[in-house]
Parts: sequence; C-alpha cells; structure tokens
Amino acid sequence: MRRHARSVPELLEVEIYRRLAARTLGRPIVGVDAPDAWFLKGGLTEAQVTVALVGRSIVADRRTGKLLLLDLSDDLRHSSATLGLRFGMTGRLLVDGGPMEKLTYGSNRDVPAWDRFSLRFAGGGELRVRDPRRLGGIELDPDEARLGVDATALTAAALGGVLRGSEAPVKARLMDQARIAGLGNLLTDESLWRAGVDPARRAGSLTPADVRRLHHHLRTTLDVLGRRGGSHLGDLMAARVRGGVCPRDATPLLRRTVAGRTTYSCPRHQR
DNA sequence: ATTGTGGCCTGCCCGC
DNA sequence: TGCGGGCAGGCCACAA
Repeated sequence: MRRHARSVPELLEVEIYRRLAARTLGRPIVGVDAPDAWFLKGGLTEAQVTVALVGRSIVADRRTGKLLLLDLSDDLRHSSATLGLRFGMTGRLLVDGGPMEKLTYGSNRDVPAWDRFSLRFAGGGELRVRDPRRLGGIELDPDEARLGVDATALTAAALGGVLRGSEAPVKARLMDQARIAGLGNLLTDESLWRAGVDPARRAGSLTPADVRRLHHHLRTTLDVLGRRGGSHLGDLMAARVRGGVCPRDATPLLRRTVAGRTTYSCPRHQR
C-alpha cells in the first residue's frame, strides 16, 4: 500500500496546537521535564527552564508562523517571559494525554521516549512535545522580530513587496520565514499550483496581476486546507508522488528541487 | 545584503 | 527475512 499523505507542522498545524495549548491557560506549572538537552535551544538547560517555569502559569497563547508562543505569568520572583515551541518536521503537541492527531513523516506510534519536553500542571494535566526526529525545539524568549508577517495576515501589497526586485525563485521567497512566516513546502506548492505560478520563476518577474492572483490563492489555500484540517489535505497532495499527474489537466507533474526542497509542479498550467 | 548549499536529526520505505 | 541506503523538510551555519 502506498504511504499515506504526509503532513508537516506548518502554520495550520501549529494553529491547531495553539488552540490545544489554550486549554492549559491559568494552570499552575508544578514540574518541567526536559530530558533531551538537544531540544533546548539558546543554551537553555533543564535546570534553568525548570526554575523559570515552575510556579508560573501560561496566561496567553500566540502564534507567529510556525512558532508557538506561550506567555508566562509574572510573579514576585519572575519578570515576564515567553516560552517558544518549534515543531520541526515531526513534532506534535499533546495536552492532557489527548488523542494524537494523524501526522505523518514519522509514525503515529505511542513512544514515550519521543517526549522531548513537558510541563506538568497542578491537578494532573500536562503539555507535551513529542518529536521523533528532534528537529523541533524549546526556547525561552525567542526573538520574534526574526519572523516576517504571519501568512494569514499577509496583504496583497505586502506580498508584492516581498517579491519585488528579487532574483530568487518565488517559492524561496514564500518560504523565507523572515519575510512571510508560516508557509512550508506543502502549503507553498499547493498555493503556487492553484495560482498557476511556476515555483522556480524569478520572484521579481511576477506582474501585479500575478501577485494579486497568487495572493488570492494563498488565502484560499489557507482557508480551504484550514477547514479540511491540515497542510497535507491539498488537492495537489495525492499527486505529490513520483509519476503523479496534475489533478487539473492530467499533465505529468514535474519533480524538482527548488529552494532546496522537493517540489512538484505542473509544467503545463504553472508558468 | 542576497542567495544557495549542506548538515543536522532519525523513522520508515524500498530494493537487494 | 534482514540489511543498508535514500528520503522527508524545518532550521541553521556558512560560503560566495
């Protein structure tokens, strides 16, 4: 049997995680488990993150792009702080042992050894990051200024500004988290396919009409796939295999590396 | 500054 | 049946 359609934590998945994390708002943190030193970024240690978090609670859930931001309460001993969670390619968030949504690229097996970070709350609940591949990570007070505008808030004018004058492939610009935050490989390929834009095309070559069309399809892709439930539920997804054909016109799809990523596109209708 | 490349991580799939 | 290599992509360091 062919492998299932694959999903990665892009903006849409992290948005689901944000809502999941909101369930823990206001609960006192009584313990932190960070058994994997690699997973703590910015020189953070388990002892430090424990001291920084125990006794506080999460007071706000935010997200920019693929970065989940959990603001921590102030108290007499602590000034304000934010916990940043990145999910890499195979990371997931679990709250209170709730059901794991079907993600792929890595199994859905229940392997406690893949728990890289967890918060324990008063009353027995918990928030866990499970990441087999360890490409995600935890950071305290991440530099949010390094991220561009969240893709859901991108205006057509801002998109034009991101693409204008660039010699890079349009796909590379769309995936540049410092300019637009949240788009990963699947959302980008799906949006460009819907918009009929060649991923390898020089970003600066898009006309104002191209920019408007691409902007429209970015929005539509985020809306539709968000309602369907994930980045892996695009119309192009089933065809993202070797030998796949375009769902729109049945042309054999092109499989290339663009912007350093495996890229599927239709050589007929994407120009 | 911009753009491209390679490496990290490791479970899983395929071919031998 | 077991084994080894390739593959997946978000992110970062580094080079030109």
